[in-house]
Amino acid sequence: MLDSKYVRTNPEEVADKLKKRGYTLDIESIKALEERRRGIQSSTEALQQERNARSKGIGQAKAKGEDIAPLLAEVENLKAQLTDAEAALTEVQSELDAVLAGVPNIPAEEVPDGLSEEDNVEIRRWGEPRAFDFDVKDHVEIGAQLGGLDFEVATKLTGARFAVMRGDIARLHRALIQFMLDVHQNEHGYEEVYVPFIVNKDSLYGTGQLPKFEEDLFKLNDDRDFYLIPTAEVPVTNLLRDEILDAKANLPMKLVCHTPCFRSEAGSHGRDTRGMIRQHQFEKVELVQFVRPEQSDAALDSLLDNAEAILKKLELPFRTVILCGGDIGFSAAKTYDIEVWIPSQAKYREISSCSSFRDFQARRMKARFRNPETNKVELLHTLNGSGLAIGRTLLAVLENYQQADGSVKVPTVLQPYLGGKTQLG
RNA sequence: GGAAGGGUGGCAGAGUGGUCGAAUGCACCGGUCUUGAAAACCGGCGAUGUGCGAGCAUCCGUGGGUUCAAAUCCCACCCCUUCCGCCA
Repeated sequence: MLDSKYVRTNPEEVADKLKKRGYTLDIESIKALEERRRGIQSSTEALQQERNARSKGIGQAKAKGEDIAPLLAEVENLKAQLTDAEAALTEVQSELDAVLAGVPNIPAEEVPDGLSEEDNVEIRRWGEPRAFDFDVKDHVEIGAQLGGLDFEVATKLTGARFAVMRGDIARLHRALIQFMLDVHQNEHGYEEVYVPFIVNKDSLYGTGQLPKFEEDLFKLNDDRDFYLIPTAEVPVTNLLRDEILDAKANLPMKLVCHTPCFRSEAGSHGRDTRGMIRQHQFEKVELVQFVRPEQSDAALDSLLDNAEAILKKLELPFRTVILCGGDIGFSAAKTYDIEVWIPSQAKYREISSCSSFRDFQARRMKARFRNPETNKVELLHTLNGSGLAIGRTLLAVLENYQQADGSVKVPTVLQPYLGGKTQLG
């Protein structure tokens, strides 16, 4: 959420900055609501002040043993007025909150203009896509040939967009998870955390999935309003919801977390229907950082480095793009996508998305710290990024490491996790 | 699932319906002392909203209710602890 004071004192400026996203801020309705709020709030507070003063007077009179009956008569209709005023205030405030809760984050200065994926700007490439001297297969074919990657049986078990892995492929999948967790802990200074895969509405509101994007989520049939997590970002970031870290807290706080992710993919019908690019359930190793505001730009760069490091170690070619205004997510101020080379598509495809949310999520969550210099409470900045999406990494390994005979070499760094195996099949 | 107790400031922990936004301790910030640090002592120190500001308002798990007045009384819900039962 944006700072409401900033939005209502500079609505034109905010609207202008949001244009980069292709978002139109309804300045007029915000101004009108704000004006109503101001009036109702001040009259309500005046009534409250009077009630408080009178009540105090009654208490004092009573303590002195005076007759309070006339005083009671004076306040008779105050109560009804207050009830009405408070109800009106609650209503206008929740209307205003609802409007503000639906306004996306302001893109960072350096975010390029543009309204779609086409306008994202490549900032670097690493590695050289391999030249194959045979016809490349896609991971579905490779998996079928090796045995152990089965989409059809998953359809029987559940439906479309699920996979079953067995044997070496299941083990390779698990190896990727262990490998990434180890690297981020041992080399990048993240602390591992394990969290619930089911969260409540408050958590989803905190990170910005609710109220606007409910259709992307799997909701449990349970009267407690529980949802399956779409990413570890939700539980991990919400660890600090409603918290004030004390002055000596050691920031930045860097956490790494492996979870499954569940996405309804509503609105993606027909897209990436083959293989494991786009599944309802996939594993992901997520990096989350909580930092002091002045550190957040540097933190995003380092988080991006940490994610790229995994691809470098796996020797998978990739490119990194900065998303344009029209393509960044609702809560993000700035996002880099890392795209890995997919031989069967002869394209780079997203494998990680690293974002800075600045204080947008922190404000929704009330995630704060006490600044030791000023001794004042300030909002933290939050960041996160995939480090990496496991299903897509598995896919990339299978395709990039495939051999003419249908076998697949095991990347050097993963061999220890596979009992020393150097190839599958 | 049954029984009992409890949710109060960054933490711990008081609080007969009426100057209680809340004692006290710890932590934190400033200072005195000290070569320096520690200790000791003195002072300060909740959050949010609103206003230039003095201030005013709101907040004691959440939501309702009673009352002129609620941290305090009533109801519902959530969560925690202990005991019993069940259980991976």
